[in-house]
Amino acid sequence: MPELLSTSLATTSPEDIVKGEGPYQLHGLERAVSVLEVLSESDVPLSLAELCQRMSLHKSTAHRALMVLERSALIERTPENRFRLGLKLYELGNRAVEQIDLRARVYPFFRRLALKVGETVHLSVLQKTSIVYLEKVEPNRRVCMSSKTGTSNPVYCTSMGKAMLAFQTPETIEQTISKIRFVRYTHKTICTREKLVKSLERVRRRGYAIDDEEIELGVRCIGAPIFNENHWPIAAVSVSGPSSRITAQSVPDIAEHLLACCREISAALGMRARKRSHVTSPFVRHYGN
Amino acid sequence: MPELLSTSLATTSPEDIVKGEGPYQLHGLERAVSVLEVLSESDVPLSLAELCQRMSLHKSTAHRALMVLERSALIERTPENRFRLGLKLYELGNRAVEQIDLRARVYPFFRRLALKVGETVHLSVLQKTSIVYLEKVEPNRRVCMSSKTGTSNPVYCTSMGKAMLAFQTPETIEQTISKIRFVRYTHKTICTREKLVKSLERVRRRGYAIDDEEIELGVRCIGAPIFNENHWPIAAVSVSGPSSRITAQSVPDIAEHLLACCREISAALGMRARKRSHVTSPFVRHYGN
DNA sequence: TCCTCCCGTCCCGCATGGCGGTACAAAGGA
DNA sequence: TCCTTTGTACCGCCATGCGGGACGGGAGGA
Repeated sequence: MPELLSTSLATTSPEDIVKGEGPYQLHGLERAVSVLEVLSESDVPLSLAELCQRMSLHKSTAHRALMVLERSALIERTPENRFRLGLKLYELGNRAVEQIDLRARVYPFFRRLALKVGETVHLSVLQKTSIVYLEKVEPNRRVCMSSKTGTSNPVYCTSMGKAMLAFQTPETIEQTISKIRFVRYTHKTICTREKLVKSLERVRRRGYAIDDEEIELGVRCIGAPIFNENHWPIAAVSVSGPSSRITAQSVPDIAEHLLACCREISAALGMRARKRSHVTSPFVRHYGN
Repeated sequence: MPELLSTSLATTSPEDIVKGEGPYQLHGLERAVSVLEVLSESDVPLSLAELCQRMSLHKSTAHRALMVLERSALIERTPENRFRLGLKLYELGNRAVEQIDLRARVYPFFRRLALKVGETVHLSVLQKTSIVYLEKVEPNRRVCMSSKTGTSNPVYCTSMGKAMLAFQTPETIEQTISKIRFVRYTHKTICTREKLVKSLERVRRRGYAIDDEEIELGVRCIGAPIFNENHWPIAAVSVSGPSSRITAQSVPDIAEHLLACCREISAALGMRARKRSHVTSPFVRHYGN
């Protein structure tokens, strides 16, 4: 039985970061982030020389950046002087999702949905032109976490991506789409701006999005957004499964469950518009003190 | 029933990063890392002004840094112009542990140990003067992942920290200890360099370390290191439980199981000394392509 | 409604940080 | 053994990014 998850493709989407864009520039920092990305894409630790080559950097520049990054524990070096991502990133990353704290709040609804529809359910948020997976529940397993949460996929070929994008403001949609670099994953992948815009219209009409084998053949997903009170799509939930089970006939039924779940979640999050400076953000959980 | 985990205390240890140390300086980058840390420590998103205040930075400097960090998705801003950690960190962080890939390899042994001793078992690695939790198994639950993995604790008051530290080279030990800033968590916390050194000697003699309510009253832990072939302690495993169950009588028995487990793991990792450039590091799992 | 305060954004000139050329050391292969 | 390759260290010059400050807009208060 094949892995039925759209997460099984791409991991990082470096196109999210457009270097040199915007008036504010800090070359050192941007270079450092690039280093992190290059290291992230590599499956083996890289030496100074290899990094220089891949990034076309001068030795001393790269060396300096590496030393600082290492001091900050954002990268670490192996005994043979190669570099890989550091565990401080793990710490910071976990802190990041704790701060958002969608996972814990959403989980109960989530689990119920997975049992009801009998398919894998995902939670994700939008990040530039990608979606980042926060949670996954499989109906048959007891275990909640998958090793693949934390990865990302492009916005234009996932149901959750389209679901979130569709309900942004027109300007935001415009901006986001203009940054997308379309890549064809299957023959069904949406590869032009026009088709994507059309697709988003359909999403708005229906209230949910479909990924019809657009990122992986044999996998269909149905995704719907979670809104905060200002009707801002802050996250999305999807149901994914093999095309044999998620068919034209079954979609409306599944979508109904999905939409009900998303409405419940949106309501449960009960987000009030924040008022003044020291009010705790409803996104943020207090913990630890 | 109280939370019996030493992970329930401190999260980030900012003392790990000693600013301005070392000859290589990239102020912009170091400032950026500090921003990430300040954001990490805050439970609510911070405004530009608040950040300036906490870091005693000038408005424009902080503003510039924030813009670049936001472009890189290392931070994100809320609709009300406050900043929090970005999900790119989550992505990178997950990638970091995937690259180390200790978790997956260690898990089976791990699980067995938890069942045998009937207590919570942790896996962690050393990072400067902290340990970072990678995995946790509780004997009674089916679920493997805890929400608290990814957090860290000081090296000097955890069994795993002492276990890993004790088997470093004398110079490394010296260096690490010199960077520690001792904080008293309980009346049993080791708070001086001398006591720590003594404690480490005992660890070396016994092969395992004990945290005797040094970070939280009522909690005892026994920790032992995992070695690679060069006898380098790359990680540690611990058994933790209430002081009522982990007593002077039961410690040797538990420690025996623990040490056996660690030996198994060390052997199973089967790390050969790497030889040349393009050999895949045994630490690193190939995946995705 | 106006005024006031505060906060985020933007601009600009100066000096300093950090770029990159280079030299050196160390390790490994031939 | 030499020679290549890779990491570390130093240094002078120039562009970069720092910080002062101006501007605009939003939120309260009177």
